Amino acid sequence: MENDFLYEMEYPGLTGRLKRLSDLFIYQTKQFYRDHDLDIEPNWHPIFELLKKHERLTITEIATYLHFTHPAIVKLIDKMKAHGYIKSIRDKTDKRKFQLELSEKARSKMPLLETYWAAGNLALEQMLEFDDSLLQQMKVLESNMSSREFNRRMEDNLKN
Amino acid sequence: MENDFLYEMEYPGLTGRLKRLSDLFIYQTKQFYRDHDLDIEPNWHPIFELLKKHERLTITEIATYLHFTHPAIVKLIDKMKAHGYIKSIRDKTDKRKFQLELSEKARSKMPLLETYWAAGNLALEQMLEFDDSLLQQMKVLESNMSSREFNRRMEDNLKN
DNA sequence: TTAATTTATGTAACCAGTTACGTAATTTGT
DNA sequence: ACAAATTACGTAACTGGTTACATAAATTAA
Repeated sequence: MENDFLYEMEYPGLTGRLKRLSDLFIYQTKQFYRDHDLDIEPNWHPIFELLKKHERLTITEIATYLHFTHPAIVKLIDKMKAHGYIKSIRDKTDKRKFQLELSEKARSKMPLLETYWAAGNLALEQMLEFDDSLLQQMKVLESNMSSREFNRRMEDNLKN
Repeated sequence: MENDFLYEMEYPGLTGRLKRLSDLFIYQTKQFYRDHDLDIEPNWHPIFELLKKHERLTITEIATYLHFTHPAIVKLIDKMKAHGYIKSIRDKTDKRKFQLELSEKARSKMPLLETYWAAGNLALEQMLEFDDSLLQQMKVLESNMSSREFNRRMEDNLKN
């Protein structure tokens, strides 16, 4: 973190730092999985959780829950299928849809995977010193950003 | 922000949220530039600032300052050159290097660009309510993450 | 009932970054 | 002085997401 020019900058620095932080989490989580010979990837985790909770979902439903575009989910699910974690059943009443659910392999592996995910959750809480104010502040920022408040404010500020 | 599954998840949710927040900043900044017919991109901003401060730098120096890989900087600089913002002079004493500096066009446009960047900086400060505790907490998280503390803690937690 | 619209999925091309690799120029060690 | 190692840059192929477009199925409206 020494000699890091992004600290010297303000909002464009923050943008880069957010992405970098996200990348660091992904990178170290990947490493963690690799070290323990788990054939899963960090971005599959939300899908596991979603299908655990909802039993069966379509591509579009998953995309909506996770706020990704549907082509992104198509690719993810293809990969999870290739590893045998997803069972996909063509919908009887609407033949455009595929109902996706966790495979037997996925369900039997879940208890093991959950111990790793729990270790990750705890690690994060420890690093944040069990203080959720960062998450709270991010929430404020996120809801401002998602309503294009940032853009509006930039325009306003420019006029002065 | 309603119906957002990433809120229901803990650390893997945070990872996704960080990236999403970063993307929102980039997206709205791009829009802002487009609305004002500025032919620049958000990720050029740090390079402008860097070359303003340091006058002339090489590809590798820029990559080091910004913590990007050098191929990323090659591509960025190529694009900025194509738009006439960068002048590149082969180093006399070390012919592998190119000394990069802001072009005349860049220098004459800087005062204008800075008004837009200032509007952005202020917008961020407003959204954070002039409270830098988010940035402080990110700093803590970043320095923990960059020393692979997260990975170490996950391993420790797993053993219990 | 068919024509028009909408929805669900798939696919191709792109984007901004990465890793891996190649090559030319420089520096180091003997 | 020259062989070996290192450095600076370039390029290709990959990654994980996007937008734009195509197509098949379902729904709505005349």
